[in-house]
Amino acid sequence: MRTGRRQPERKQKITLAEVAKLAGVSEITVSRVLRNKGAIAEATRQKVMMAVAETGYVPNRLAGSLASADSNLCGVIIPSLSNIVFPEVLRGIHDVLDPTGIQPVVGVTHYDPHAEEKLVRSLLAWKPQAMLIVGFDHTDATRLMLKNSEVRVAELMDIDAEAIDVAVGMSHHKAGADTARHLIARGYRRFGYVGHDWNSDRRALSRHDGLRMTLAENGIDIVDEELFDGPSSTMAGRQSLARLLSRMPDIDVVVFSNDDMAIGGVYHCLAEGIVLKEQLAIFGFNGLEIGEALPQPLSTIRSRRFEIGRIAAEKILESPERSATPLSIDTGYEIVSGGTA
Amino acid sequence: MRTGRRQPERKQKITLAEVAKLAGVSEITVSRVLRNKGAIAEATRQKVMMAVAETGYVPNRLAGSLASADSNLCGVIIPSLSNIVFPEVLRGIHDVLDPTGIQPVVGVTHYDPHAEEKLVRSLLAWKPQAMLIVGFDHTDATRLMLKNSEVRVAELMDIDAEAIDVAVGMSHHKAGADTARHLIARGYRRFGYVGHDWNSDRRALSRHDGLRMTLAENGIDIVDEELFDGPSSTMAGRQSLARLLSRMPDIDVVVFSNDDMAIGGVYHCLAEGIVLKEQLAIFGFNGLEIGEALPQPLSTIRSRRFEIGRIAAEKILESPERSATPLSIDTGYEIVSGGTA
DNA sequence: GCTAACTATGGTAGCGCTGTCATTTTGCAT
DNA sequence: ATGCAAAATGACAGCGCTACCATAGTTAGC
Repeated sequence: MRTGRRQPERKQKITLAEVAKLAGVSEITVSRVLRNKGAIAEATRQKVMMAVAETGYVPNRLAGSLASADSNLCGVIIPSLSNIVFPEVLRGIHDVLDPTGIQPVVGVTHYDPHAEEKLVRSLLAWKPQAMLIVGFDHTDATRLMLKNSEVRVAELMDIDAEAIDVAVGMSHHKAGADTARHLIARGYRRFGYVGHDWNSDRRALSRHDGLRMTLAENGIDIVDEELFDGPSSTMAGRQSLARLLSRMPDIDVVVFSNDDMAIGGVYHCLAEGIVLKEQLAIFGFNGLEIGEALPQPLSTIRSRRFEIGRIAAEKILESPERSATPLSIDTGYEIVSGGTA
Repeated sequence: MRTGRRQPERKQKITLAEVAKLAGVSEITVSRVLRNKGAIAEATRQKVMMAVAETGYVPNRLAGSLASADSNLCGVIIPSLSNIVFPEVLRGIHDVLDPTGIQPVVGVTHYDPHAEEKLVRSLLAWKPQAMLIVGFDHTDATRLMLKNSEVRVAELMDIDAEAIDVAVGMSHHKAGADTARHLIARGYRRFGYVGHDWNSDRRALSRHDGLRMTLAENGIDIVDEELFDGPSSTMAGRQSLARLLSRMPDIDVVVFSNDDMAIGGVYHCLAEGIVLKEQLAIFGFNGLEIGEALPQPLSTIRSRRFEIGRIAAEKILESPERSATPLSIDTGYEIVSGGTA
C-alpha cells in the first residue's frame, strides 16, 4: 500500500474530491461552482452547495493559487506600526483591496532597509499580485528584486525620486519649502526646529531640507534646532521644545518634524502659560485629527495618507502589467492655517 | 507537442529545476540547501548558492507550503485601523512573528461580524499556522469554522467570555468597576459619561456596564450620558462633553469611553477655562502616550495592548496543538491616577 | 578486512487545485 | 425527425515544491 504515504495521521482534510463525490459530480464542476466560472446548471449548483455545506469544505488557496498562478495576495511593507500615519495608509489600501478579495500580507521594516530587503524577498515568494511599499529608501538588492519580479510595485508617501513602477505621494521637500514660505508670509523671522530621528525618517529630513533651503533663500537662518534621538512622540516633542526654549528663549516660531512632536510642543506651551502664536508659534506636519481638536487647532500641513493608500492600490490593480515608464502621482497636501501659527 | 500547455507565454520563471541543472545537482538538494535541512556538503552548498544568485531564483512558497502542508502564514483580524490601539496590538504580534518568518495576513472587519465571517473563511483557505482575532463577538458560523479548523486561535483584548482556544486580554467589565471604585474613593459623586458607538465597540459597553453597576452598588447613579453616534475621536469627545455640560453643568466627574474621547474632553476644558479636577474631573481608558504628555496627564486605565499581541502570538506558537480546555490569560491593567481626576 | 553506522544525494509520488480540450446533453429552428 | 450551435460536464495533466524512501560513498570499530 503506497497511499497515504506522508503524514500517515494527517488530518482527514476535506478536499474537492470528497465534495465532488458527495455531490455526485466531478471535481472540476465543484471548482467551477465555487468560483462562479463557466456555465453551471442550477440543479447542479444546488447539489454542490449542499455538499459544500454538509462537509464544511474550506478550499485550499495554496493549491488553487499554485494551479492558476495567481495568488490573490498583495505585499504591503510599512516602516512602523507605532505611528498612526502608516495604519492610515494601510486603511486606504485595505478599502480598495477588500472588495476584490485580495488579501494584504503586511511587513514592518522598523525603518531598516535590510529588514525591508528580507521582507521583500519573502513576500515575493508568495507570488503576490502587487507590492506596496513605503518610501524609496531601498537597498540595491531590493530594487533589483522588485524590478525583476514582474509584479506591480507602488512606492508610497514620497515622489521625490524615480519610481520603480508607480510612486504615489507628495513632495516632502516642497512641503518643507511651503512651510517656510507660509510662515515667512505670516511675519515670523526667528525660526526654531524640533525634530526626531532623521536616520529612520528620511521624509522628515526632506521636509527639513526644503524648509532650510527656502528660509536661506529669504535670508533667514534656523536659529536653533533640537533633535530627539528616537521615534517621534508627544512627550519627545514636549521635552525637546522645553530644551530648545531654555537655550533660545527669543525664537518666535518652531517648526516640528510632525504633528506628534508639535502637539507635545503645544502641551509645553499650555503647561508653561506661553501664549500660542503671540509668544510662540508652532507648526507641525501630517494634519492629525487630534491636532485639529485642540483648543487652538494646530497649524500644520495635511498630507493625504488615506488617499495615498487608496490611489496606490487602485493604480496597481488597474492592470497587471507595469507601465512602460515609471509613473509618479502627486496627491498633494494642504496647508492648514490653524490657530498656532 | 504538449509541453508548455498553459499560458504559452507564461513568464519564463526560474524554478528549482533550473537552479538544480545549473548547479549540477538534483532539485531536492537545492531545496535542502535553501531550507538548511538535512546534511549538505559545504562544496555542494556553495555550488547551489552560486546558482541561486546567478539565476536570481525566488522560491515559490505556494508550492512549498502546499507540498509540506505548512504555510507560514498567520491570519490576524482586527476591527479597525483608524484607532491606534489595534496597530499597537498588531505590533506586539509582529514582534513575535518576525523572527520566526511567519507572515501576518491582516483583515479588518470594521466591527462587522459578517465581514469577520467572510474574512475568517478566506483566511482559513490559506491554511494559516494560527488565527489571531480581536474580541468574542463572532457569528455562529465563524465560531464553528474556527473550532473545526484545527488551527490555533487566539481571541484578543477581552477575557470576559469563554475562548475557543486561547483568550488574551483583560476584563473590561472589571475595569469599568474599578474606575467607579477609584473615582468614588477620590470623592466624586456626580458622574457623567461620554461615549461612542456601543454597537461596534462592545468592550466600551462592557466597561460602561461595570462602571454603572458598581456605582449603583454604592448608591450612585450616572447623572447624564452623552453618546456620540460614530467611532471615537478627539473631536467627538470635545463636542460631546460640551453638550453634556450644557445640559448638566453641575457634574463633577465625566468618564469617557476611551482616551481619544477623553482628550477631546480635556481640550474642551482647556478651551473653556474649566479647571480640570477642581471644577471637572475627566477619566479615560487606554493609557495612550498622548494623554500622558498632557500638561496634566490624563487619568485613565492603561491597557497592555502591545503585550496582548505579544503574549497571544507567543502562546499560539508554543504548540501547534490546541490546549485541551480553553485558556484565558489576564494581562491586567493599571489605574493611572494622572492629573485630571 | 568486513560489517555497522553515518553522511550525502537522488528518484519519485504526490500536495489540492485549475487550465485546456474533449465529450455529452440540451434547446430550438427547420 | 434532423441538424447544429450552445450549454453542461468531465478527463487529465501539471503548477513547483517537499516528504518519503532508497542508494551510494565514507568512516569507524573490532
